[in-house]
This record gives sequence, structure tokens and C-alpha cells, in this order.
Amino acid sequence: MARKTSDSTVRRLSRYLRRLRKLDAQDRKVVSSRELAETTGTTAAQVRKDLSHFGSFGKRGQGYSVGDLRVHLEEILGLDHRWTVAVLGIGKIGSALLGYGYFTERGFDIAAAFDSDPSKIGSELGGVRIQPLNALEEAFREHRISIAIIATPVEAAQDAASRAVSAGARAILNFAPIKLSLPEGVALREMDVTLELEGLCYLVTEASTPADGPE
Amino acid sequence: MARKTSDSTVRRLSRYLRRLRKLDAQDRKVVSSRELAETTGTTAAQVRKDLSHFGSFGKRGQGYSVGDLRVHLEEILGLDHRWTVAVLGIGKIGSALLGYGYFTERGFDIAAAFDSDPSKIGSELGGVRIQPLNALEEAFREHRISIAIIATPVEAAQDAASRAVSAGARAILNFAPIKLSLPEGVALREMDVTLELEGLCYLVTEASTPADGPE
DNA sequence: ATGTTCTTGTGATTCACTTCACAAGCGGGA
DNA sequence: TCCCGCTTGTGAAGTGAATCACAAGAACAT
Ligand SMILES: NC(=O)c1ccc[n+]([C@@H]2O[C@H](COP(=O)([O-])OP(=O)(O)OC[C@H]3O[C@@H](n4cnc5c(N)ncnc54)[C@H](O)[C@@H]3O)[C@@H](O)[C@H]2O)c1
Ligand SMILES: NC(=O)c1ccc[n+]([C@@H]2O[C@H](COP(=O)([O-])OP(=O)(O)OC[C@H]3O[C@@H](n4cnc5c(N)ncnc54)[C@H](O)[C@@H]3O)[C@@H](O)[C@H]2O)c1
Repeated sequence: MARKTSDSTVRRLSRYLRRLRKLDAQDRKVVSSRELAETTGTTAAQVRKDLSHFGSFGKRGQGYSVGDLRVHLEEILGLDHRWTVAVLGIGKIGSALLGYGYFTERGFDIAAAFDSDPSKIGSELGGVRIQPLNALEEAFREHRISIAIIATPVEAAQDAASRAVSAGARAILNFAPIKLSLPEGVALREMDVTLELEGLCYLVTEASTPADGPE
Repeated sequence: MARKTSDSTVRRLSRYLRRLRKLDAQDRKVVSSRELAETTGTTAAQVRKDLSHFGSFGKRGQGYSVGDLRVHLEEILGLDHRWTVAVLGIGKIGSALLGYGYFTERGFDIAAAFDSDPSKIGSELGGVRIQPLNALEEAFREHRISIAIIATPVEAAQDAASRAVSAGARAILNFAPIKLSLPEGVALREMDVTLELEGLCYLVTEASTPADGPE
């Protein structure tokens, strides 16, 4: 079964799942592609195409069973089990992540936190003890950590990421504004606030250029 | 001049600019599309296509002048002047943003911060005083704030965003995991950590399905 | 001048994602 | 049983972005 699902499809699937979990909590039994589309910001046809890529989960004339589709999506996305995560760099962003309660209920456990600053080591945040970098390899092995979140200063980010990968990380979520180079096969996503802000600037600027009138 | 630049192009332009600023600081005079591509994670042809959409800034056989191209990109992206930003919700994420020194050197000034918690109001963080929500309209007017960053709990996000828009915000950067509905013409970008994490889970899961062998 | 080398700018092409449109199918009512 | 309203699943068509490939041009050496 040769998958080749695009990033944008995966992002939408995540959104559908988020919605389905909410509907499930509200005891809704079925949902149509139209409703799912409206509440996640896409089109009904897109929803059906996305899902049809993995199987046919709906009933014609009726819609999708909220519970069933939820389970299917969790399986497709690999969210049918919990994931163990490590955070590297417990500064402003790292601390915020350790204190973010929502991760747990979404299936992510922050199992370890690392910092190079001796004065931070040993203290606890969000129930996680901050460890020195030399404890990294063992912690990754012990907790079978597969995802590392990089929240170090930009100069340290590449080293931190490489080390996490050597220790067994198979995916990196990077908060530092730098292009990481990682070995083939390691997944990478970026959270780049400045990049997004600059994108907004472009849109605002473009929208207010008086140069071109309507049409 | 009918622009219709795609999001992905704008994102790349931001990356080029980031690189150019660094090269400029290092006193590099010229750069080729090839080098720019390699250091930003794309292809030379893509770099040239992106730029050619706005004009021809290079010299054949030589490459691009770092300084000139930098200025052009700043102008294209609307980064040839400073932008004033407000943060709504000064909790874990909001505090991290107020303390993020890098914004200033990238042309963004956080001019105002708002929170609904009376115990936070009046205190200062990163040189910005936290204000009550009822000061929002005046502050937006006074500082001509056009970008609002939403860092409130998810339940408060829609209200906060709507209020910012009414007060004059033309762009929203949203950290809350919810689909905001905003009037036409207001730009929106999302920072959704959980969505990115879930995307990573999919990639890791997919990469390790033993089902399909190589090719 | 002429040739050589290098790199841009850009039509043409390929590729991938989105939208369209409709047959297939389900449930309910008469 | 047959019909009707509704929604899915999916080929086909449409759209837009990425890649290719090469002529045009710039500098420099001879
Ligand atoms: N604060 C923000 O709002 C914000 C916004 C966008 C991006 N970022 C990026 O996120 C990253 C972290 O930002 P921050 O504001 O939390 O920085 P910070 O300075 O508050 O924290 C960085 C932490 O990393 C630790 N550290 C340094 N070197 C390390 C190493 N080699 N291994 C492990 N830990 C190490 C430091 O001791 C410190 O505790 C930076 O790359 C920054 O550019 C931050
Ligand atoms: N902490 C994280 O690492 C993290 C990660 C991803 C996403 N988020 C999202 O970012 C948002 C903020 O998260 P946080 O962890 O900083 O939360 P938080 O609870 O630490 O802070 C929220 C702040 O918003 C304030 N607030 C509440 N209602 C408000 C209103 N109507 N107007 C203005 N301020 C209001 C609260 O007083 C509080 O100070 C949430 O939506 C969260 O889901 C947080």
C-alpha cells in the first residue's frame, strides 16, 4: 500500500480528528462531510477525497459514524497509542511546553527535559525533572522517546537536534529559526513565529497597496 | 500589478531574506540562486522563479547583490518599516513572546499586552506593561497596532480575536488550537504545536510500517 | 575581437492537489 | 415494492505550483 499522502492532507486529517473528538465528547453519532468541512475550514469534496484515500468509512445517504471515523483516523495518523516526547532547552518556550496541560489529553507525554544550564538542572517543571545533556542518551533509550522538541537558542539547535537523532529520535519539532539538516528518514516540522509574522506583514501590505483597483 | 503570490512562495521569500540579512552582516556582496537555495532548503530554479515574479534583480553570470536583493525583498514583504504588535493573553506562551528579544531586531515591536486576570495587570514583562482588556481599543488606536497575537486559552480565543479586529487589527497570529472565523480581508496564520506533533506521528508511523518493502 | 565560463530569467513541461459532477447506495415512507 | 431525498465515493477535469532546459547576457582572459 504505497502511501504518499501530502503534508496538507495530513494536516487536514488532524483537524478532522480534533473535530471528531469534540463531537464524540458531545455524544454526536454521525457527521456529514459537509459539516466536517465547514467546521474545519475546507470543502465537503475535499473531506471525502482525503478519507477515500484510506478506505471508505461512511454510509451513503447518512454520513460518517463519529466514533468509527475517529478510530480510523487515530489509526491512520498513528495516534492510536501514546507518544513519548523530550524537550531540549528549558527556557521561555521550553517551560511553556512543559506546563502545557493539553498535551497529555492529546496523547503526548513529555517524558524528559534537558538543559545545559547547571542552575536549571534538578528542578522540576510540570512534573518533569530537568536533566543535564549527558543523561540524554539513556533517557531516550529508557523511555523509548521518538520525538524531540528543540527549544534551545538558535546556535545550539543543530547540535541538540543531531544529538537527539543519534540517541534515537525519529522526528524533530524545531522552534529555533534555523534550517536544521537531519539524516534522511528523520521527520521535521518547524514552528517559526517570525516567519509567520512576516507572512502576515506581506498579506497586510499587499491588501493595502492602492496600485491595483478591484479586479 | 495583480499579485497572487502563494503562501509557500511568501514563506520562501522570508527565508531568503533571513539568509540575506545574515550574509549582509558578514559583508558578503553577491550570492547565487544556487547558494541561496542550498542554504534555505529549496532549488536554484525555485529561487529564481520566486524572485522573477517581482522583477529581475540579478546579474547574469554573477548572481544577486546581497544588499540590493535584501532591500527588494524587504520592500516586497512589507518589512521596509517596523510593525507594531499586541499580545492578548499573557500566560505561559504570551510571557515567552514578551521576553523574546529577537522580535525587535527583526522589525517587530510589541507595543501592548493584555490579560483578563486582574492579578497580572500592571506588572511589566519584557518592557511592556500588562493592561486590562478595556484598554485595548485605545492602545490599538494610539500605537496603530495592526497585528494581534492570540495567546489566550482556547475558549477565549475567538472573542479576543474578534475584539482585536474591531479595534483595528488587520492580521492575527493564533496560538490557540481552534479555527477562528474572521471577517474577509483579515489575514490569519496559525501556530498549532499539537497539529505539528500529530503530523510528525504520521510520518514516523508511515516510515515504519513494515507492510510495503522498498519500492 | 573572440571565446570561455558562469549564472540569470523564463517559456514549456511535468507534476500534484483541488474541484467538479454524477452514479452508486442507504434509509424511510407510501 | 417502488420511489424519493440525501450523502458518499470517485473518475474526470481543472488549476496552480515546481521543475526543466536553454537562450540571453555579463565578466574576464587572450
Ligand atoms: N521566546 C519566544 O517567544 C520564542 C519565539 C520564537 C522562537 N523562539 C526560539 O525558541 C528557542 C528558545 O527560545 P527561548 O526564548 O525559550 O530561549 P531561552 O534563552 O529562554 O531558553 C533557551 C534555553 O536553552 C538552554 N540551552 C542552551 N544551550 C543548550 C544546549 N546545547 N542544550 C540544551 N539546552 C541548551 C539554555 O540554558 C536556556 O535555558 C530559540 O531558538 C528562539 O529563537 C522563541
Ligand atoms: N503553553 C504551551 O506550551 C502551549 C502550546 C501550544 C498551544 N498553546 C495554546 O496557547 C494558548 C495559551 O496557552 P498558555 O499555556 O500560555 O495558557 P495560560 O493559561 O498559561 O495563559 C492564558 C492567559 O490568558 C489569559 N486570559 C484568559 N482569558 C482572556 C481573555 N479573554 N483575554 C485576555 N487574556 C485572557 C489568562 O489570564 C492567562 O494569563 C492556549 O490556547 C493554548 O492552547 C499553548
